[in-house]
Amino acid sequence: MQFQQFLTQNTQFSDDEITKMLSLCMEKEFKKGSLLVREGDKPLFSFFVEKGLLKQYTIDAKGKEHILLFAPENWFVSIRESEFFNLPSSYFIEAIEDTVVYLIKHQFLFELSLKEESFLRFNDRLLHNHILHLQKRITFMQSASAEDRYIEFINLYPDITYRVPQSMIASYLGIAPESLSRIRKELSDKKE
Amino acid sequence: MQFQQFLTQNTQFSDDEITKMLSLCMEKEFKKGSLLVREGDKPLFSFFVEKGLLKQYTIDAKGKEHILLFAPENWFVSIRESEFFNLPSSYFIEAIEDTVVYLIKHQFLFELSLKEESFLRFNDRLLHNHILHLQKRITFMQSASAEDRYIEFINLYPDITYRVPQSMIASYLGIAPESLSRIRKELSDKKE
DNA sequence: CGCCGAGTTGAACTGAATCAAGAAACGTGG
DNA sequence: CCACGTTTCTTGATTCAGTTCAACTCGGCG
Repeated sequence: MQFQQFLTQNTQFSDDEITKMLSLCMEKEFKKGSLLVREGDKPLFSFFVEKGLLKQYTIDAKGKEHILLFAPENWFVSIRESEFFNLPSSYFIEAIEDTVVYLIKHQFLFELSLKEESFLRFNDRLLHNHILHLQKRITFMQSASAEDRYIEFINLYPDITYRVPQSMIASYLGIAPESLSRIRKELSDKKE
Repeated sequence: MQFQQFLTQNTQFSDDEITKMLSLCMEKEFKKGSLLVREGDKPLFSFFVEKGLLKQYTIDAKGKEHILLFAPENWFVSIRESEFFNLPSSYFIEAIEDTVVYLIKHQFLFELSLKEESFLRFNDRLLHNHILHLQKRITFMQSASAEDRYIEFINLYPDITYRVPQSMIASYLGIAPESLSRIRKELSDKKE
């Protein structure tokens, strides 16, 4: 029921209208480790995470995984190249925990924006916020050491830090798992 | 007159309507080296580059410059944290060449979206495209060597490559200018 | 002509990657 | 609830890409 709550809080729609909208979406559960989207797919839906945790990632030529995004509760994940440009996904989306998502047809948010100014504004904010977030991450990768990036990560996502294996955080930060292990050791040594 | 052309191509508005819109914007010229936005400012406008070249960048604690974006002709640049969240800019925007821009009030694009569905769709596409672009850059910084990132840069922006000093490309890529110099040397050695 | 900023080159250094081996933690089935 | 196998994390030794600092070259511009 979280998506309902989310819409109630962020739009002016009546409860009836929201119920009608939700009937157009579908709830679905994915077991830990299962794939929601594979590279090359053209998914028809975006996802709103009700419960659980997803990761969006690519696999490079050497077979290494690079995590672009963790999506915990109340996050949207979508494959924008498919949604807007009808291109095959360059990403995988996988459930890190047992996860319940709402499947949202791509048209859905767009049509909402047309009908309702407040939603257009809200949706715009989401997008801009997302861009800000990506920009910060780029600047950080340009300028900060692996240690600083890790510290930043814990501050931004204290919750995710202990929900995912350490090696995934390393992948998100763009460093080797062994390096992260050493960084953590140094940090705990400093405290004592 | 490029902004006019840009609107003609990307919306269904009549020439009259476009002329009316443009009268709400202002054209302005900035000399090479001058600042359009400073860190801490809350700019009232976004920019559409008619002619010339801008860079958007931050300066870190050690005084080092990190370039987030080059904006040549037909690009938009905006400080999203000010536009949407009324926060002071964390970026500078500076003219790398003598540059002519259209100043666009923040409300402008938003109101266009309300009035005209095709523009909403177009604007959405711009935003999503931008996000895709930032995502690719992040993945690339996670996985690719300095050399590979440079090669990618030349392919993506052959034009910009020879319009800006080499040290700025290094800053964009997140590497030291000396390193870029060496990379270029290696690449030209390989060719022979 | 001489200066000045941009680029190059060299040598030493360092943060992080890699490879390899072992320790801990985890969960799954008996 | 224990035992086993798997996955995750740690640790060490080595290598390497990229940084730093400093000196030098080059091309343009006043």
